[in-house]
Amino acid sequence: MGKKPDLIKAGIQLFARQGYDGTTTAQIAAAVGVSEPVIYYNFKNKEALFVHILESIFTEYFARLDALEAQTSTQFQKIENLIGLHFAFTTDFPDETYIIASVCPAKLRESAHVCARLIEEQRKRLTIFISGAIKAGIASGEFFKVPVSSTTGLILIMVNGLMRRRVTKQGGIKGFRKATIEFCRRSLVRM
Amino acid sequence: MGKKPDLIKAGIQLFARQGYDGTTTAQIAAAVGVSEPVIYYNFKNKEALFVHILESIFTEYFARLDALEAQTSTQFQKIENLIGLHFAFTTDFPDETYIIASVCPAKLRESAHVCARLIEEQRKRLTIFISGAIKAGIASGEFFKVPVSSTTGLILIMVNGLMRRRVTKQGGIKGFRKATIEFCRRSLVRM
Amino acid sequence: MGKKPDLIKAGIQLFARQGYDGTTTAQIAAAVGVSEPVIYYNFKNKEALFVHILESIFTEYFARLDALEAQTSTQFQKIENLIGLHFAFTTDFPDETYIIASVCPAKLRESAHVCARLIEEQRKRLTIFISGAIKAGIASGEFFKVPVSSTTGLILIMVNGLMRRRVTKQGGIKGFRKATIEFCRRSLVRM
Amino acid sequence: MGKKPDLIKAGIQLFARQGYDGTTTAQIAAAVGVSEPVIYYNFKNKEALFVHILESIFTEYFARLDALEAQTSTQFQKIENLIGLHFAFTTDFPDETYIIASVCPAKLRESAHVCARLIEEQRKRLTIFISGAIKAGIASGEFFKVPVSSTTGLILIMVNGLMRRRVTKQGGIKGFRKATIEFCRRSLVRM
DNA sequence: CATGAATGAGCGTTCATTCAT
DNA sequence: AATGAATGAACGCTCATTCAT
Repeated sequence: MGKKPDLIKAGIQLFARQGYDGTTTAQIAAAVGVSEPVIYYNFKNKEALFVHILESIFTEYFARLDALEAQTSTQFQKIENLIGLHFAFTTDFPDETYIIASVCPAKLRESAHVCARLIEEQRKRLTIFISGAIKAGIASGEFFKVPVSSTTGLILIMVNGLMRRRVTKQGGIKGFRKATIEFCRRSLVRM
Repeated sequence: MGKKPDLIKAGIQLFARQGYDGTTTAQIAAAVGVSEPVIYYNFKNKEALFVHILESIFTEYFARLDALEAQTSTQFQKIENLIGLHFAFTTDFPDETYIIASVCPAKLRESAHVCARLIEEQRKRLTIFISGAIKAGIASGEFFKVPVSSTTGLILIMVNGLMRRRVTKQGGIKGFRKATIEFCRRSLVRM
Repeated sequence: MGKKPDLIKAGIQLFARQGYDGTTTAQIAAAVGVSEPVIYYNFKNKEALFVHILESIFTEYFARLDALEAQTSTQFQKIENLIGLHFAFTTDFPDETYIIASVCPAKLRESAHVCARLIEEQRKRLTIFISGAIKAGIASGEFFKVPVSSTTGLILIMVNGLMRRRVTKQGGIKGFRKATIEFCRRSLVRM
Repeated sequence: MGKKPDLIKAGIQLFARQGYDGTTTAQIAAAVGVSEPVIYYNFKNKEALFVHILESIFTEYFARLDALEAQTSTQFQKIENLIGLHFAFTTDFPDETYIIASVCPAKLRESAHVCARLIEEQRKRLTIFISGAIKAGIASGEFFKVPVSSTTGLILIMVNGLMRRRVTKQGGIKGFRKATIEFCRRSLVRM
């Protein structure tokens, strides 16, 4: 049945822990218990393995993002859901989250590359989602009259920052999630 | 009088653009217009050059942080100053900011290493600064009764996120700074 | 009935175009539309496939050479026939001709190897054929008194050169054949 | 002073004996008694070393060809000089001759490549030289009315064939040279 | 101070070949 | 008779680092 899934799993762990450049194909093969050429039997090269991993993580991530787009009673519910989603994703896939948030090396970030496009797509989707909610919230009087673009950027930064945190078992993630949501609520929602 | 400053300058530019692993000693030497051994005359090795850069950036950064500790009329003024500091630092030293926020590779992050200690020190100082302000603000009735640790963590994430942003000329940094401060003010300060 | 003939056909094309070292077993298998192990089911290894090809080409080549040995009215007729044979062979089997003339790699040319023996046999047969004709032609007064060994060597070189030429559609092969024969005739035959 | 000349010398020997693909960078380094990276300190890569060798051989070869272009009393003298040149070159630089005549591998022969251009330039120069002499010889009545293009092609093949011969100490090169020249003279020159 | 020249170690990758199924 | 999956061995090449000059 092939070692492809094992290679992906090992790749995720190692890339997350050591970065792209810091991880060798020999390490990946050793982690799976096979010889190096097995990687090249399943993927074109090291970069292709990384891209495959990145793509499959973003596929799952985007799927969750899509599942969010449904109707909500309030606009802040959307923001809340978005923050909740990122906490959940970080908890469910800690290594994966860290990879899409932090690992992609400079050389794979050149604008033409898949990596750059995926990251850009994430940024665009989040921007649309957040700024949509903010605009609607302002229009309906649910939100304060905050500057849309800057506030969107700030929430984007927060959300990305949440993903970049290595998951720390310490300190109660639940409490952190709630605090984050309430922090934003007070900032956005008129009472 | 030696090429040390040039090496540091070139190192900052290249490390910021290409990452640590993605930057070769040959590139650094070429950028300065000298031969590679010049690097080893001035630094023990590539890692030492990187560490030197990191340390000098953090020296400047910590100096600014220290200059902040002075008395302020309100607690939120402290938070505001902190956010202002990071916007200023990012504007004044874009490459340097990106380096301390994003470049340090996994292998230099092992807990015993200077890099890890510097990053940890930054985290600690910021945590003390932020949580101090929050606690005092709550005690004095200036702030809402927010959970101290979680809120501190969130502001830490925001501040780090601001540093990780590649400086984007677009969109008015001033407006962004103001929006960030107001966002936090509404969340923290009782009116 | 097996894919052996297909493998041979594909091998001939690829070896002729890319050389022995430049052709991979994967390419050969892909050209036939089978998996690589099929090669090893039909041949001991890559070298055996190449040797098989070489042998079968030389079998055809030697057969034509044997068919030439019949009586001719003049000695030059023999030379003419020999040249004609090589033009015909090149036209009929362009890839095959190029392989036996140019492809055999250095490592298969060590004297003990089949390849070396086949090439040596070709050289010997041609030498015997040509020098026989020259000697007889001189003896009968049909030819000038040319030095036998050197002239044989030269005609050998010409004949080999003809085979090494990649078949060029351009320029009329017929005219070239005739010119070659006449060139030799004027050099050899007393009028 | 660097090992560049040694690398070139070793490269010539090894490429001539084992072909391009059959020669490893490790062998070249070992032949010189240095480590492999020395090759990459002096040349961009293996191919660049080969190209450098090819170019310098052709430089010498073309220089000799240019020295030939001077006036001669007869047209056949030109042909004779050309043949003489190739015998001399083969004797002076046996490995080099074999390299430019036989070693360039298929993958470096794609039309855009330096190798292809050098070989093509050789072909063109020789064609111009030979066909010029033949045309002039025919016009002046010195030569028979041979077909120019075909006869040029044939002499080209002969000359190339002479270069491709591995230098065989056996058999008297002097005699061979003379026989070759006389063979052509009888074919071309009216008496 | 600075460099030309060199190297050990390792990396990503390819390829002919094998073997269980 | 054929294949998916795997591997040992090697190859071209890069990089941080050293050392004699």
